[in-house]
Amino acid sequence: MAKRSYHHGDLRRALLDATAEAIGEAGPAALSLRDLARRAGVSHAAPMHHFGDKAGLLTAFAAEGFDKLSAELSAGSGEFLEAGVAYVRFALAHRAHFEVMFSPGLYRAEDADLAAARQRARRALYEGLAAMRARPDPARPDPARPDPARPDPARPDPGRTVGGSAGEWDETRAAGLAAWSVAHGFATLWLSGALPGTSAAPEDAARLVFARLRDGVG
Amino acid sequence: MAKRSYHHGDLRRALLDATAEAIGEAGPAALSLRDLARRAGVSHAAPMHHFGDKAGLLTAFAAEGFDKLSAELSAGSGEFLEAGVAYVRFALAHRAHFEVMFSPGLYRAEDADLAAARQRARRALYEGLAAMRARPDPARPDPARPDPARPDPARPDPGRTVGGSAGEWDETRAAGLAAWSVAHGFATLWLSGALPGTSAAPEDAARLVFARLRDGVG
DNA sequence: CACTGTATCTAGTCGTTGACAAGTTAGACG
DNA sequence: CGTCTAACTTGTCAACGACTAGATACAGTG
Repeated sequence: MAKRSYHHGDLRRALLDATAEAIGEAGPAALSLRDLARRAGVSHAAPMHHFGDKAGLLTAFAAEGFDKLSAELSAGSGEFLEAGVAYVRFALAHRAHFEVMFSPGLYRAEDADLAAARQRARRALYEGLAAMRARPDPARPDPARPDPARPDPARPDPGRTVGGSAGEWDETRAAGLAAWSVAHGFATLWLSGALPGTSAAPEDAARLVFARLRDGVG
Repeated sequence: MAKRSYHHGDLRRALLDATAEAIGEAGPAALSLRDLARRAGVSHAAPMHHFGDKAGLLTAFAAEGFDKLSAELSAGSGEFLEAGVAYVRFALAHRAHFEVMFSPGLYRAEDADLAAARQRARRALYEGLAAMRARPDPARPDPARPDPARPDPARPDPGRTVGGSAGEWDETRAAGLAAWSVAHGFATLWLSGALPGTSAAPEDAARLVFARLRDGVG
């Protein structure tokens, strides 16, 4: 606590917080361990004791991000559209974490703690996405099916395997991946400033985009 | 051409090529101007003459990427699903360009040449995506509409404005953004290695994912 | 309280990098 | 042939990541 003492108290925590702050100001590329040390008021080599090297710091930072994401997804309603919005909200609110999490070149992707955190986040994510098939939005009328006897070839039954590898590319999985792709793509494009002239609130825009995925654009 | 002469011949081109190579090996974060100079066989300060600084090099590199993307999108069939696949194919085939293009912190986003190239790419992209409404895939049976008199409230007519700002968030735009988000998100997730155990070919997987968007997942 | 072990942090150093300044060379043009 | 200019080199500096060795504070143990 007391910054003047030889021991910082919780330097590890302070460095992770400083990391988020520094990345938020100038992006991950401009991140400097020595700058973090200055922010925390310690010597330039202090960070290395806790994280080994820069990649170690970012590995811990990414793991923290995956845990934050898990928490925010689990706190949601579990409804499909809201799960996607929560994903986008996380990316915007924790931009620094989000950017590092999906830049594996910056950290050690094979780290055990990180892999576990990522696994937890993926589980939480797919729980929210699985809801899109099991329980459709009750406010939305059931889409008319053409004919049960002659099913639409473009919409096979869930569970039907499409790809070559057995069981890998069933329709549920493809739908989940599509949902994740929309959420991730929208968040990434928004963060990168690639969307021109979008003055609307990102969450509202995201909701419209997710509705397109739910109902189809064809 | 002759590497032994004082003048390189086309150092600018050689440096851009070396940039793609270096980023392909170790990622954008590890890129070093001095390493590029070594690859091109010139002195360590030679690159700065052509690009000013590191951001200048990456600005030119990103602009080159947007032009490549425009070319590949324009060469496609113009059909919705194939446009998305082309986008993914570009991201995987020109990974270095793609990563830099959507990391605005690495270059000068306000550069005039770059902005023009990005604009061209966006135009080419939206041309491919606009096809999804104008001419649906002829191989796909028309989806049954519930009742023309009582239209599905979740699928308003194209052109209807949803957001607050007038004309900004009509349905066509939302659908285009959804398509771009899917393509971009899928490519990004694939490149970041976030998709576990996907041994299938990325283009085939992308096709399945785009089909989910076209038909809806609800 | 004194002793000791250990985690935490400091201080110093090395090779590398991005950026800048000043000088040198090659090629074009009159 | 002379001059001008773009292209490139050499030299330098501060900052960075990484490493080493040493100093300091804290927790037990007796």
